[in-house]
Amino acid sequence: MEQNERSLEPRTVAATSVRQAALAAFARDGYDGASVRKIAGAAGVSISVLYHHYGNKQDLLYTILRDTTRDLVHALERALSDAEPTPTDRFRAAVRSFADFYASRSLECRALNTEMRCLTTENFEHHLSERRSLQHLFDELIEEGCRSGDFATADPHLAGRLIVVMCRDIATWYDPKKPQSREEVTENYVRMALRMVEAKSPTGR
Amino acid sequence: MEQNERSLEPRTVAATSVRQAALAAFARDGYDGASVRKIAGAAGVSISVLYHHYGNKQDLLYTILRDTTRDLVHALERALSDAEPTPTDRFRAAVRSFADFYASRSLECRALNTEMRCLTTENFEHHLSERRSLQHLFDELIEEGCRSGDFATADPHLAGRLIVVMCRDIATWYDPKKPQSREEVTENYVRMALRMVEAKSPTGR
DNA sequence: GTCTATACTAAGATAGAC
DNA sequence: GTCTATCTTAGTATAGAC
Repeated sequence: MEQNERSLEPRTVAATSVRQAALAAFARDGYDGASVRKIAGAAGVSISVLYHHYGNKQDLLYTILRDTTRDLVHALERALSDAEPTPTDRFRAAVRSFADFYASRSLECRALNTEMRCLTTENFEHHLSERRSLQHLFDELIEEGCRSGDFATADPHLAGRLIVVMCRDIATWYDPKKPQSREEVTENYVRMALRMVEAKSPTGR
Repeated sequence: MEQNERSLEPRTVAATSVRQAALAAFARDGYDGASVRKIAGAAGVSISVLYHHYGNKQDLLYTILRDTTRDLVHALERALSDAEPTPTDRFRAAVRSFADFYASRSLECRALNTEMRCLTTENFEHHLSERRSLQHLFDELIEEGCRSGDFATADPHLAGRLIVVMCRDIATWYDPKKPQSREEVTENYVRMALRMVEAKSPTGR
């Protein structure tokens, strides 16, 4: 928790493999269902090595979820700053980036979706506020479109919530190994999102 | 597993309070995060009493999820058989019933959403097939509407999946104690679902 | 059908040598 | 920085008396 920014990435191969093994275990068995012993075993290191790199099991979860959230926010910010400044384009860029993140990093996002509640109170609150500001961002984008007349939905808040929810769901089923391309998936989601806000000219002007 | 139909409902007050306490614990802490000790404590009975009524912890989860799924399916069947036989009416009735179930029994549905994976292989497979047939039912209703020309969506399968996903999500936030009425929530979801399948005359023919 | 007591296992975490 | 050995707690589940 007192780590500086530079220490966000694991620096040794042992730390990296522990982290990957923990992620796989959390995503598959859940935080409480995964054991430190098995994580160490899967990573090919002893329990001592695990505890050398991460203070405890909770640290491992916290680190993974924190970095995932950070990357998600960064991806969204980048997408928005690259987008044309019209409401429709900004909205489309946000949904595309959001959906793509849940597909491209489905394992981490699956953990994010389901294991957030296993964070200690303080870590949990922090994550909840990140989540709320992400939701708020989508709500704002939609309201912006409603004000400008590009969107016509009568319930921007519901649309915002449901768009976030449906993107999160991608992590539960998307398998990078399967044929369906990420671009195809995300474009379908963008189309559906535009429909949900009742965009006037879905093709974008 | 060999219980007959009549034994689906717990018959003693002890069994009932154990079941309620287990449900609350599973929904709050997850299956692996909840302990038999605490469940028994919350139910106000000893561990022995718990084990007298339920063979083990897994039984408790299985029973809760099985009964919830059974009720969900029954509610849906009833809604469909009561609906006018037009595609739009049938679809609307299904979404309304589905959404309403996730709101009215949010605690059980929360457990259903997140703790399914903690079922043993056999129980899990059974639940998965129930889930798939529910999904299939929605897909069918949408395709029916597309064939009749009532719906215009180009991707019925995506719409079906997302409608199911968004209804499931209700269980994660709906609080029966809060002011927003269930009818209001479900009607909003029905409206959104009609938009997602691109229903021609959302007001119903 | 409920109690007390306890068996047994696995969990998270640490100590201290090298 | 890694190892072996171990501490401590908590978990699920059972035995056997009443």
